[in-house]
Amino acid sequence: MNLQITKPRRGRPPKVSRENQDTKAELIRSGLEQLTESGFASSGIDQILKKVKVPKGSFYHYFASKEAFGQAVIENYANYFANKLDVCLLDESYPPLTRISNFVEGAKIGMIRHQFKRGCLVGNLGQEVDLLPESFRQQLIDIFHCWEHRLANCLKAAQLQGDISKKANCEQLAECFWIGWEGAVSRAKLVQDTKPLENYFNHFIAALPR
Amino acid sequence: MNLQITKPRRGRPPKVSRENQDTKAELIRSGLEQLTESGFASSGIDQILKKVKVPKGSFYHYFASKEAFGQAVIENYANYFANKLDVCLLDESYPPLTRISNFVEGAKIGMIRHQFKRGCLVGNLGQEVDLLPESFRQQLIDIFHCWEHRLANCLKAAQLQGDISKKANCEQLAECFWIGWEGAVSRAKLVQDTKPLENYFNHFIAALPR
DNA sequence: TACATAATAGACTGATCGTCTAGTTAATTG
DNA sequence: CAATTAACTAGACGATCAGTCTATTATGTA
Repeated sequence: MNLQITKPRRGRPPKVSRENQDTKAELIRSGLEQLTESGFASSGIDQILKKVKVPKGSFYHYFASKEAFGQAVIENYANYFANKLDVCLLDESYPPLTRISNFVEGAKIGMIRHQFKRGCLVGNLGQEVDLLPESFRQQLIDIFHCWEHRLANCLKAAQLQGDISKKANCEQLAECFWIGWEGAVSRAKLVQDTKPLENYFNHFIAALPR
Repeated sequence: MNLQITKPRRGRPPKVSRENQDTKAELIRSGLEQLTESGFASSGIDQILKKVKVPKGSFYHYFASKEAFGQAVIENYANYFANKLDVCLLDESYPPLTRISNFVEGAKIGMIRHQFKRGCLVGNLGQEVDLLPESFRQQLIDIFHCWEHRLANCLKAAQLQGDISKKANCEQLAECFWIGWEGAVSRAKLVQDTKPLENYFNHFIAALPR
């Protein structure tokens, strides 16, 4: 599995050895951590670089600006999250509503693992969108639509199995779920407890039309 | 203990009577605008001062630090908001559930008036609480409790009138409302539309146990 | 071998940040 | 009046911000 025998790097070698050969991916990964904890405006490039011991010159070799970097980080997170959603919501070994519950359980575990310091990148940036380059707005809106679509499909599956009413508007329910979910994540961060996620989810499930 | 009478103070008298409320109150008002739009970390003192044309040197005469200033702004907002809630939720000329709807309508109008640039101060600061002085956390949690309490009372009134089930847990419902509400405000800011507030509220009302 | 290019390296710029101190202005008293 | 003291302010301070610049060292290609 470990084919590190890839081509030798071109260019000047790093002074300190890095774990990853792919500096750009390392920067995005580090940026994802930082932005998920601190948002965009409050995250300094220097700090992101420091964590992976990459000099500043390299940053502007790989990214045209902080804005371009931010977009790359968002895109990376969107892909990661969409995949996570698919893993949960398309898992046919569970009934549809249980799959949603599985997603919530995963989120709870994740927040505990990061000691409630990391929320949702999309929610964080959505909050500060007015301070950000305008290009971020549509990017974030599109991501929410993507999530809504995936959740709506899962709800429709529940509908087919008769777990929720045939008359339910699954798209609208999915939209409502994510709207409130961001509030729940934010609150969980604030009180440093998973209860808000739990309460919110239970309320959502109980409110589904049967 | 009380021997301050024996020695009459010389020099320019302190403005104990006025405490120069003008300048200080102006700073808090300007800070409220700024922090509601940009959060705490991204709000510069200079900009807040500039808007009310108070020189920079004066800031640290009125406030010990940016942290202390932030706390004053939060307190101010909490009072303002609690009062707004009381005006809506205690208005007995409407049935209880309609009072909640009135609050939501007011929020929608407010967001339109500020062109979706201002969200909820408590929600904003809750999002970035890990970057803030630790004292902010409990302050924000307490404010949410205050809101929960007020909303729970209104829901109980609805219960008495038979609008919702006697078995409903009003405290928990109220908690859920505010958890999701912050997400709805954030989303409304993002998409620059009141629909998220509307959808969220409709879903909440429809989900109440009857 | 020669040259172009990829990548690292980090000092540097100018702006802005929160904070602080040394000062000025004004009111009161001896 | 002059001394005293509080109210208030101007501007300096070091830190840090995003971003630029030049130099250096490696590989790829001709």
